[in-house]
Amino acid sequence: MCHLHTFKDIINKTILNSENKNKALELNPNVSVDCVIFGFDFDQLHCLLIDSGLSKSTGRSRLAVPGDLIYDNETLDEAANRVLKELTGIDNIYLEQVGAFGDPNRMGKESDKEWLKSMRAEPDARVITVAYFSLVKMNDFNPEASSFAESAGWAPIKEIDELAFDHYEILQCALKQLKRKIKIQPIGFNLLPQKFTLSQLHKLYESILNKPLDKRNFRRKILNLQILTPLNEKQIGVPHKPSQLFEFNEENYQKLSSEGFDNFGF
Amino acid sequence: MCHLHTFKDIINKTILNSENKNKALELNPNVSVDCVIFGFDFDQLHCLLIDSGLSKSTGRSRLAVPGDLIYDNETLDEAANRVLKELTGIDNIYLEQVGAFGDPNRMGKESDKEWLKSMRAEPDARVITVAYFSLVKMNDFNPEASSFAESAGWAPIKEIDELAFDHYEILQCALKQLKRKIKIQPIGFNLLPQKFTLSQLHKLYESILNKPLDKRNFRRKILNLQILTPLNEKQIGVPHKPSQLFEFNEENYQKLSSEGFDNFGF
DNA sequence: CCAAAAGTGTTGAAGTTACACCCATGC
DNA sequence: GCATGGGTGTAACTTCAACACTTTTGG
Repeated sequence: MCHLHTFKDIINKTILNSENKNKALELNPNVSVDCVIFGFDFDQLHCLLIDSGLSKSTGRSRLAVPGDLIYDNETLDEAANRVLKELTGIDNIYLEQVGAFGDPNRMGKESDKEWLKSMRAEPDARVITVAYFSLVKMNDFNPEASSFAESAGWAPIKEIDELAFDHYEILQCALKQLKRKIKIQPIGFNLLPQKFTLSQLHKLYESILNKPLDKRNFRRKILNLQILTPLNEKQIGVPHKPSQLFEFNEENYQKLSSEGFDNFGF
Repeated sequence: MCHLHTFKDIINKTILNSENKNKALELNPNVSVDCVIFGFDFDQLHCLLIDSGLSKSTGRSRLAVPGDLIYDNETLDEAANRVLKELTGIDNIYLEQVGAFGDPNRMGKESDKEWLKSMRAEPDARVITVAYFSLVKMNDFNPEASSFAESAGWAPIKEIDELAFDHYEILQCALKQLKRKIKIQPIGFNLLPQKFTLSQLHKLYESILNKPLDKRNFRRKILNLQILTPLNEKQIGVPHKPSQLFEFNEENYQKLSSEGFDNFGF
């Protein structure tokens, strides 16, 4: 799995951040946001997780989805964007709300309580969290090179089987929503670099939908939508026939979606 | 439109309700649930609204979707069910979360503030609301005959153009989700009596999707799903050829959905 | 007998699936 | 020259949309 070893409290970091110092008193103790951040390495779908360090009670490491309590003067979307910006340094990340999770016992595990005590002013408060999923170009955030080198990392979705709090459930809901959405809107482009090949896009769809898709049919469907612009460029340095590169054509997509398109038909 | 005249504070009613007296101190000031309740009268889709009475500042009546702050020891789903039960007296209503709405200014209109002051212990608290939509058989709740005779009523969806707080936006989101969902799961049966005709179901789909559907194609598709049981009964007393009555067949539906059906294809 | 809604089949068009071989490159 | 992934077309099948007339009842 990914390399996540020691614990850094990104929430404290936030509060101490000078820009936010005047907001610190307005943290709402009852509402948080959690962001499931997806990334794609041309092979598998990944999720960005943070590490709480070893739990004293279980001796095991607790991984979680990044999140924070909200400030009373920001919207939920703003709070989610803030969490993303603080962790990855990236603005304008694709973001979509998944829903609210509010089981009173969602933070009830012993190892979770330890963690909460170390990072929350009111660790016993009832917290409802609003979950988001976001899509980032994986190269835009390399945890190894950031200040979160040891507390955040990309984990392949398939290898995640347990998370802190109710985050495993949240991840599954986010994944379900991504699967649904990818079929009716070309949001997958947010996971790829600006220039990409049809094979990369193909693989991305297979990874998200978790099933093989026929190569020729996939290409035909995507190209028929006319939302890809072929570039006068090919892959270089690959040990096989170099592939045509494409760009996502936002203009055509806007035209298409205003005409009422809503289905890729996979 | 529907008949909604005077104001009754269903929230106060809740707090004073003996069963809940011991919970009253645990009302969470920052999180509420709001329920968009849909009903169908065989002609149009309706929504159950409550009336705040006339606003002093605008002189206009403010209609809203029913809702309440949550208790710290209940889940969000439980809170939504509580609101539904208190208003309609019905248990086991079909319920689905729409999402969280948390703009800090969502309760900012003057006329809304008046109302809040009359019903909330902390009228100025930042409140995030979790919206739900629910489907009820319209005959199961007749506001005229209930204790909410004058403060709650069914309004045709098409005639609603303004609501208190951000409830109009919430209604539109709920409606969008209902449209999406009705195409892939037969939840429409929750809006009809146990015995119904294909024409009624047809009209229901047209009302929700807000477009005409071909009669023959509709019947074929629905019948092909084999989730309807034809009864040995017909309509009586109608001034035209009486229609065959059907029941929803839950057993077949379960079988079908476990086999992975997910599309009505409208 | 008239008005009103129920009920019923076919056809052409569109879309979907399944499938196999040659091509360009680096080594 | 060989291994690797890139790129291409067609035929069978399924699904969908469009469309008009006869039937049964109450009044």
